[in-house]
Amino acid sequence: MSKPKQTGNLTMADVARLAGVSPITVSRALSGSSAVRKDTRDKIVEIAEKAGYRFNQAASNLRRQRSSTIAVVVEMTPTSVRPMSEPYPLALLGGIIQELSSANFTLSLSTMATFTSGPAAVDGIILLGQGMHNDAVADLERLGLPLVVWGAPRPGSKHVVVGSRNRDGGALAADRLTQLGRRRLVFLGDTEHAEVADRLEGFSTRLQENGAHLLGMKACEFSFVAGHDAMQELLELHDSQIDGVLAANDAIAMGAIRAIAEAGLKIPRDVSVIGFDDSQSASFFVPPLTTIRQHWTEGGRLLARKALAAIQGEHAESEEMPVELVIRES
Amino acid sequence: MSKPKQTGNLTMADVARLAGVSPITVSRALSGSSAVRKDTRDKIVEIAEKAGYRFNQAASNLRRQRSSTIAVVVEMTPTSVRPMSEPYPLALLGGIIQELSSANFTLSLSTMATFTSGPAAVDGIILLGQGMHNDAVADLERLGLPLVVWGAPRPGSKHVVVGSRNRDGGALAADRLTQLGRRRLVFLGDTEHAEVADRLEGFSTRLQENGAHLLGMKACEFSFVAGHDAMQELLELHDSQIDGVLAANDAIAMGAIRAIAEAGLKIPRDVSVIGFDDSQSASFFVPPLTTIRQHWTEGGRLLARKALAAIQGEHAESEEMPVELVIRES
DNA sequence: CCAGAAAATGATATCGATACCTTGACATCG
DNA sequence: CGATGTCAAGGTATCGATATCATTTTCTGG
Repeated sequence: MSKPKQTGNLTMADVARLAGVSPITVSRALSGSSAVRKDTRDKIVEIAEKAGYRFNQAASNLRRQRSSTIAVVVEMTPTSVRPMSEPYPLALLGGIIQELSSANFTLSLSTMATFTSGPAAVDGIILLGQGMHNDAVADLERLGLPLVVWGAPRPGSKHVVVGSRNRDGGALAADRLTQLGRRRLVFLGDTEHAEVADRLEGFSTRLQENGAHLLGMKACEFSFVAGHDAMQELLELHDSQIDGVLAANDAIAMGAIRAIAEAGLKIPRDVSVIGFDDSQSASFFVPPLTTIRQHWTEGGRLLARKALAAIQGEHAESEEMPVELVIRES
Repeated sequence: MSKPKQTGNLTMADVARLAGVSPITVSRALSGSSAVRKDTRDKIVEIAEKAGYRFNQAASNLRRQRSSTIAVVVEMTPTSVRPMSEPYPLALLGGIIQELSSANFTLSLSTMATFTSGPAAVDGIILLGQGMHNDAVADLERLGLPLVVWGAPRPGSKHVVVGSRNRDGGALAADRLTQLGRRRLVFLGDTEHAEVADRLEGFSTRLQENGAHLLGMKACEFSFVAGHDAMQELLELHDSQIDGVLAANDAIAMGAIRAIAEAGLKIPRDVSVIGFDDSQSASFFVPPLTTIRQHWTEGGRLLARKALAAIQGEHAESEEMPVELVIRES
């Protein structure tokens, strides 16, 4: 209101004049360089503050040939039928923001479509979801920027991958189900997704070790409806012999539970169902869903740290995060 | 692999040399200016492409004194107890991205904390959630940038607000509940949130018009547990006389339903419950939740369009989006 | 008290696109 | 046929921070 809109902002040169030093000293002082004596530094910082100096990121970017920005690319184009919210939760983004922010980096959010149509100037890329067949990854790798992917490590890929121990998740589910005495099990999820493939692999391997049997599986999308329909098919196919289910995520699991109930079976009396993710709604679904929890925020942090390291030219290794079995009543 | 990493990229000057024109002509040609003859323009574009020229956004930003970037600030700091995912869904972000991308703008995502600690250079701000007491808004307004807020319009605020017709939502719920014969109603939600306050206002006003009565209300957070506990209190307080509930969002509504069931009452026989948002889990909750749907993606689009307009110096008006009653079984 | 090392500061050029102001070429008109 | 107008294109300066190398000041020990 009363404050006049500044036509042109102060530059470091202006601050330098005010402080009686050279512009470069201002630059060093404001970036906290130890090459400037502490008292000079403090004086400059104070003067800059008082004068209302505002750092010009664009000029810095140009000179340093860096944008201090990381693109976070979400694999899917958001549409009404497949909102951007699935399957990666905002918590992952939250973790990334935390870490980038403390490194003074900025997060530029885009979808695969918007990013490849006009790749913004960024120093590195974090891809959430490697997609089917790794095609998204291939497109991004071509850009020659540091690339960190949330997903499942695949032999022969050059980029860094961070993800949950999906095999462990599958194995935990297998252990739980077999401990409950379940022996005729099925899996719901689309193994074109590398993460899902790993979950299945861990699941079926451990089942065999435990003397149980994977009756079958059915590919399906990450949704309640898809889970419901897939389960229905499997129930018919196997004449309701199924006594345990692992789903690739919680929505699928809930859909499956619905289908099982509709078939006249009781959960958990007749069939046990385990989901994946521990999403918000898992705990208050009826029945409360037993599921494999992923540590999203921590995963986001890790993604960001790896990306930053790669940008600094440091070597970054792929890494897998532990998962946890959350036992509820399904 | 076989492609050598370019040490320095080509500049417009390089392209100009190749094309036998001046740098400024290249600039104009590549930005599609009509001041360049079509054949020259095409030739330049082709040469640039062939030579592998890459536009330098930082230089452009510096010269034009604009970043072509909009900050999307989410109100709350993500923590483990309050993940960033609530209450604003990714669909809102998806809509924003779509619109920004087609205007060649970039989306810089941050939380209130990270943004105010190091405000990136942006041309405008979209704030998701005006927070309690509008304090977040006040902080951002101080920056003097175009500001568009998702929330509820408040008299006397200078910035543009886009949001759902929350009063209509409340009224729709009131109509539905009274049509069902409900007369003793309560509201669950924290009216410190302007949007929630509007929902309550629309609700109670319409109730009176319909000859029903707002028995009471209880402030609570946007979570299942909070909704459960709040409902429990209200049930005790009103000696289970309540026959209808409007909740400020779906999670609260589900918590309330749980509490009602625990009190030995049947839904929808004894009590009707309506949620808000039509979140993913609303449709497959048991019972499937009747709720007020918000059009998130469209809202995101609108937010972005308003912000872009404001940046162009055009006048932008606040606007409210229609909501819809989704009738299910609660 | 001074040589020499170390620390602090400065002058200058530069990153690459583009705004501003011209200039040149050609057409149109009285 | 000269004058005026229109369109296409170019020269130059500039946005503001900072790398590089040079220089001055401060400190240390003998």
